[in-house]
Amino acid sequence: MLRHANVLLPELGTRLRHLLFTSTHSFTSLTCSVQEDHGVIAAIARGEGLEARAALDSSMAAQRLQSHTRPCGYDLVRLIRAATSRGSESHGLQLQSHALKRGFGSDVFVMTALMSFYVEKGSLRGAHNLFDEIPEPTVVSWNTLISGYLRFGLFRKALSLFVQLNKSETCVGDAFSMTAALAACGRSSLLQLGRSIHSKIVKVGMRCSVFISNCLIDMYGKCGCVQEAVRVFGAMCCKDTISWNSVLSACARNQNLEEALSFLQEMPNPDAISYNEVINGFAQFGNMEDAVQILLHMPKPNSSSWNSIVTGYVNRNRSREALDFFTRMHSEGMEMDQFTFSSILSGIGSSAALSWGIAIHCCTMKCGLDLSVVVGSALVDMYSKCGRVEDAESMFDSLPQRNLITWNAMISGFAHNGYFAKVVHYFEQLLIDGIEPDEITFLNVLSAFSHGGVPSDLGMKHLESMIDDYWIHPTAEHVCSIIRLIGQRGEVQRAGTMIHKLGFGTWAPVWRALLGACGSCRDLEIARIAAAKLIQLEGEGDYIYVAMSNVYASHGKWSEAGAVRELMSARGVRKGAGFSWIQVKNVVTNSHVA
DNA sequence: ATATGTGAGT
Repeated sequence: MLRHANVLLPELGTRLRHLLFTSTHSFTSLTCSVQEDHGVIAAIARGEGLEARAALDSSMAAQRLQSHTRPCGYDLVRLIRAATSRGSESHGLQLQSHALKRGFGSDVFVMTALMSFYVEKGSLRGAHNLFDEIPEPTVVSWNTLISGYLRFGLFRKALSLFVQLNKSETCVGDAFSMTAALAACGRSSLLQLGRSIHSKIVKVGMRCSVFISNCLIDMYGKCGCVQEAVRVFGAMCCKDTISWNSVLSACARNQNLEEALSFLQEMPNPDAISYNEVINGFAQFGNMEDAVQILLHMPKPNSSSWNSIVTGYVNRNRSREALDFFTRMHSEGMEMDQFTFSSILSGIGSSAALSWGIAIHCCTMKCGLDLSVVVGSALVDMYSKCGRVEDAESMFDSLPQRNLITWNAMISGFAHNGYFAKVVHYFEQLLIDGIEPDEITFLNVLSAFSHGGVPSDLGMKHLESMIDDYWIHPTAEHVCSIIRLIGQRGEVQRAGTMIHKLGFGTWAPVWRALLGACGSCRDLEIARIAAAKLIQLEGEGDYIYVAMSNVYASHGKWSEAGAVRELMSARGVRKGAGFSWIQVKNVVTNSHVA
């Protein structure tokens, strides 16, 4: 575009070009440059289309602003939009102060435009501050903020704002608000809220839009409700590719592979995403061989199609085949992107093959991808899984951008390697950075607590905050962690009560954790209860005998301990062999340890 | 004036 302008305007418009093509210029230079010949701008507009037309609009707007006639808010809006789309930060800030000086501080239109400027530069805080100052925000102001939070992964903020919007008397949510809220529900698995939004949509009569239906399908799919997703899909009068892909994804991700396949066959124009969804489903829940067959027979496989296969092998601990596919991908000329590297790195992490990891790290540097958020997070994860927490931390520090996954990888690295003080510190740092923790973050924090000699009430406080402040439903793993923590403090009674209170009475893993906790605090009564519960839930496992025998032994009840051991061998329950991962000359093998 | 919906990562 710059070259074009130079040809068109050899002698005129130097300042104009500066205006159009640089993002560092100030507001002053913009307002001065409106003296330039508008014919010149029009020439560019003819040659370059919309971008130049926007510049023309801005330029005329700037002219009007500068003149002493009464300024019009819409001109400011135009200029702010131009600054937003060019990413010109100083320019936007100057327009803001200009707006305030000229008395537009409570103009909804100008302020809303400024809000999206702040959202665009990633400052949700700034956008929210402006929002708070608007006397009567419109639904657009609300939506700008809600979708801003959504974009940056702050789902809970987005949703609480949405709830607030529905309570307000001055303003009512529209289709934009609904779709944004549905997306936030899906991404944080909040089925109840998602359902209530669905019923609100039906009540207001917004249902038939393709957009909304697609969001509903997606929400239900992400919340694990395939049937409801399929029902919404079936009720749609006109479906687009995204509707098909969403319903396909709902099936495939929830293990309904046959149904996903039949949707794929019925679908009028399946694209790469459609096939990739099915490949993913098979790679996750079905046969890897089927997944590979789909890849080899689909019309135009892309990097993502291959990535799904690599990921599939990695998740099944078939690192050898993952590496084979990884190299095959390269030799067949398929581009390796950030997801390729992150998948293969995660395979390396789980087999603790450090020298492979370093080799791949070098590859990512060659491709210029090592500092991307996705690859960077995978590198942090790989180094900490290979026991190189210091390397992981310096990787973490060197990243220009971090997201929740980066933080989780780092925190979990500290947690697994025994740096409990670091876990707590990084968790606090994450909150200061304005990132919303998810269930994995809390799992790491709780598990660090249970290993790090923290008072059990602090753990409980975090669990409560997770549930009440972040709307995260505790999983069995959270409950296990907190039970270990409470159990170590000798409060197994309290732990038992909590299992029921949180609704995990029929979950074997939590009773197992309780039984384990009884071992360390030597509570015979609760141990008997837990063991009985476990036998009732999942039959007689070797570890129940081992744990009971240990509890008896810790009480000096040697004859009972011996009896349990005897009972164990009499019933033919055998203790499985332990094993560890060892890397020999770059060949990954698992060698059994006696 | 908003720019919402399908894939990949811990």
